[in-house]
Amino acid sequence: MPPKNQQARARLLEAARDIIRARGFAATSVDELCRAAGVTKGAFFHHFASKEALGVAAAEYWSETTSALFAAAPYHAHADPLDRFLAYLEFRRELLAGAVSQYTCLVGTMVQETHESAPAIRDACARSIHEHALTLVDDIKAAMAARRVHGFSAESLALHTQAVLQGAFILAKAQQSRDLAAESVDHLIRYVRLLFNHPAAEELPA
Amino acid sequence: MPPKNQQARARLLEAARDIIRARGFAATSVDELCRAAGVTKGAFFHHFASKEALGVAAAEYWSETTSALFAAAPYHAHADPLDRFLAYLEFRRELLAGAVSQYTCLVGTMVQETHESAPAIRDACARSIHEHALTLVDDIKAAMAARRVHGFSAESLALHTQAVLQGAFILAKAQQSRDLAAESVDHLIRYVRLLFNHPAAEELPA
DNA sequence: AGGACAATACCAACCGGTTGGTATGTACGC
DNA sequence: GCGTACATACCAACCGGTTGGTATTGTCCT
Repeated sequence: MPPKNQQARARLLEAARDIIRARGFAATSVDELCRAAGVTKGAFFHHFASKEALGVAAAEYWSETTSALFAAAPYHAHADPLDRFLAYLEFRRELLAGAVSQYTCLVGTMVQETHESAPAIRDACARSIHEHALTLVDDIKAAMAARRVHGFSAESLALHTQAVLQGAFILAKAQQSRDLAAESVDHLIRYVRLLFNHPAAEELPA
Repeated sequence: MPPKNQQARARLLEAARDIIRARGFAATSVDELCRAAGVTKGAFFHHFASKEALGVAAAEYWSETTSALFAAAPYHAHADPLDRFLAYLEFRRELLAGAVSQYTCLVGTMVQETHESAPAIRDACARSIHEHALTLVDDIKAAMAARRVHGFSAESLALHTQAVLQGAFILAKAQQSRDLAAESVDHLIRYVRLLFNHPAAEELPA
């Protein structure tokens, strides 16, 4: 038997991440979560005051784990800010691998369902997206200054990259394939190259 | 031979469009739908074999009503294919008005929740998105030929516009405002202008 | 034209199972 | 011996779906 002490909360959070991404928040029952995590309902409501509280905690857990993933990613190695930004986007495209519900975004899925009915979850999801976008802003600002690009804010471009990714996930779910999602990220990369007059702008694969 | 006087069916479809956009598919109960439509459960299951069948019908109803809206929209008046495409995108940005759940996309919302659990709904949503994107392909193809643009397919750019819009809706839901969504569409318009060397590419507002 | 009658459109009451949530208990480290 | 971490048993409300009906409509026959 797996170690039981202290682990119920973590196992529930992991189960929530996997099951909610596959089936959505409303369609995921507390019983199902408990079954998948191998704990009882008593344990669930010991750690989370309600299903909504679990949703908030799942969004925060998502923020922590994904920000660790991106912090450790290799794209930070580039010296030039624009190269870092482009390498980030290519990293995002490479992340589109395996089953659809393995590479899609928990908070993007949850916020669609809860934006009107569960403000606490919605705000936690909004924070997660916003904070991740913020990690791109310094590099975009530096690239804009270095290449004298203007006409929009660095924040809006950072958020636009997240919009493209979220939209790409919807396309991937609709047609059960990463192909369209990857092509959408390619368009985003082409946009950034055109915007900053990046030399490789004309060399993208079809 | 379509049966006449199907008030209940039409009212249920309209209720489904409004409520599912606000709360999601799984969180919308059959009882709630019936209450909103002013019909009984018997009427519901007379017209739809199951809740899943209602979901499929709602996606098809969405396709019909939105394709009528876009067919009648003024952007078709432009003589140049690229101008038509750009006017379409500006039309989409203008559509971002009123409450969040009034301008977001039913099928984009539904496919997120049902892509694994209800293949029939997922496929109906995928068809809806794909068919709408298809209405843009001829103009994009003509614009690409006229301006000798290559390196990607017209289909992939058409689908990319839908990805950006779907992602913009997620941003709008997360922050309960159209602002970020509109800015994301602005980035998309700027991308298309850069791609086709459109004269106004440098004149976009911040 | 009008009566027979069947199909359609809709309704109220109900069903078994599941839902999120609770009350109460226990095992155990500090 | 007390707080934390769980487990068991249970609940009322609600879930999607079914029942057995009635009112309205369309169609065929004469």
